[in-house]
Amino acid sequence: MIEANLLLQYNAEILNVEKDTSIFDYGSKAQFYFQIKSGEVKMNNINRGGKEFIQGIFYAGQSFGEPPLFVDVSYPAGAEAITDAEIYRLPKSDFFNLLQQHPEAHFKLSEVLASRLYYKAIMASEISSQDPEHRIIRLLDYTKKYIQKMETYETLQVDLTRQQIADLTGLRVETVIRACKALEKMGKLKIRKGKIFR
Amino acid sequence: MIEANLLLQYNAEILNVEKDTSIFDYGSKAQFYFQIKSGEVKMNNINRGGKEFIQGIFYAGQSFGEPPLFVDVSYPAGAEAITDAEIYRLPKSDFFNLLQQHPEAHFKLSEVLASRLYYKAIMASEISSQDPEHRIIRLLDYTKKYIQKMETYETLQVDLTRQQIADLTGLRVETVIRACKALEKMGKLKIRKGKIFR
DNA sequence: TTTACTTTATGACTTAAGTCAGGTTGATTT
DNA sequence: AAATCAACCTGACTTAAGTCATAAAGTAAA
Repeated sequence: MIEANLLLQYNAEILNVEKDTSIFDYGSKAQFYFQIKSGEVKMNNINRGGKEFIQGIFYAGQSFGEPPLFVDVSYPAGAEAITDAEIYRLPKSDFFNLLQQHPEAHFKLSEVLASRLYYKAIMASEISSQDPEHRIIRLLDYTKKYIQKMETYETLQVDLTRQQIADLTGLRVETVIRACKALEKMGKLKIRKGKIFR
Repeated sequence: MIEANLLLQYNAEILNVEKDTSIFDYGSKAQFYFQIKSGEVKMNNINRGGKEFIQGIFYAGQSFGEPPLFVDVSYPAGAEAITDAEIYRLPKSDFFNLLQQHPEAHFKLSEVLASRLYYKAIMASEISSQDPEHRIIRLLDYTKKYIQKMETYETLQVDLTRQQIADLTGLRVETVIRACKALEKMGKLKIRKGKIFR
């Protein structure tokens, strides 16, 4: 997360994006640094078969889609607003000027990339381990700790739908629903009115 | 990849690591920056059930295990030499001094993190898509393009064993073997004396 | 060139997650 | 309080990948 003032100083525009609108497409070239002012954004893939895989969901203050600015590859996933959103958009060259002239911002960015890699490493290992319950718990605990920054003893009300959990873990809705029920029976989470608490 | 001279100048030691020796363990704290001088290293997880998941295999010139230097988390996977190896090891504080005093090295590192994220994004989407053949092809093509830096028309002799491919894609050896046979029939790769060519 | 060992290969069987179809609950609007 | 819609839930059935057991190549060393 880079300070708003700094972004604006380096030519950032503010984009108003409506819910369910694409911000960039899978396979396109990266030309901007994006950071969310308000709203929520997801990055996703749709595989041949129509199934969605959500690479990540991003919230106010977070940036997304930076890697292809650094390496010459096209976007490995598309980005789409999942609520109405305001988004800072900084041209690539201005972004690099900013990083060069503000090393502390560059270090902040490294933290962001590093923590994203941490998430991917956990989920990769988890997804491969073939245990729906475990995958879901890991996702929830990650969300609780690193996204919501909550302590273990606090109770998180999960705002993800079963479908989103499925798309984040590579499972099907029905499997997620059944796994959540099983987890509830095991006492690992609570379900009240369909909402999950962990 | 940071220049050897620079590393040494900032207090790097050279570690001699024997094949199959651990370099750091899952769950431990990151205290060093590691870069391979010679040999090969893998980062992996062993899940309850004994199955291995390989996060990545790293070759001479590459660094590994950097993310936990930037964020306060423990290693999400262990590192182990898969051949005898020489490894530069730079204490965390020296590493940060280096980055601060050599912004171009910091930019290089961002490229590394970015390309690693790119790989993880591809494999995450691929692993979730549930199609062994596709997962394997993606892995091979990634290796060919980004690790071996080969052109499409050239033929790569894959040096990964079926077991390694399985552990990188979250499949079982038998499944990989069968999928490779199927891919050969489809003309997507060649197998000669057990070795895969793509 | 035998031995030993690792890697690849194949068949038979099992099982867990996917698929499909339909039903229920909960939230929102009129 | 209907009506509507999205999200959640459930059961029956299918299937693709996992499991297990065993064999055949391939490689390296004695």
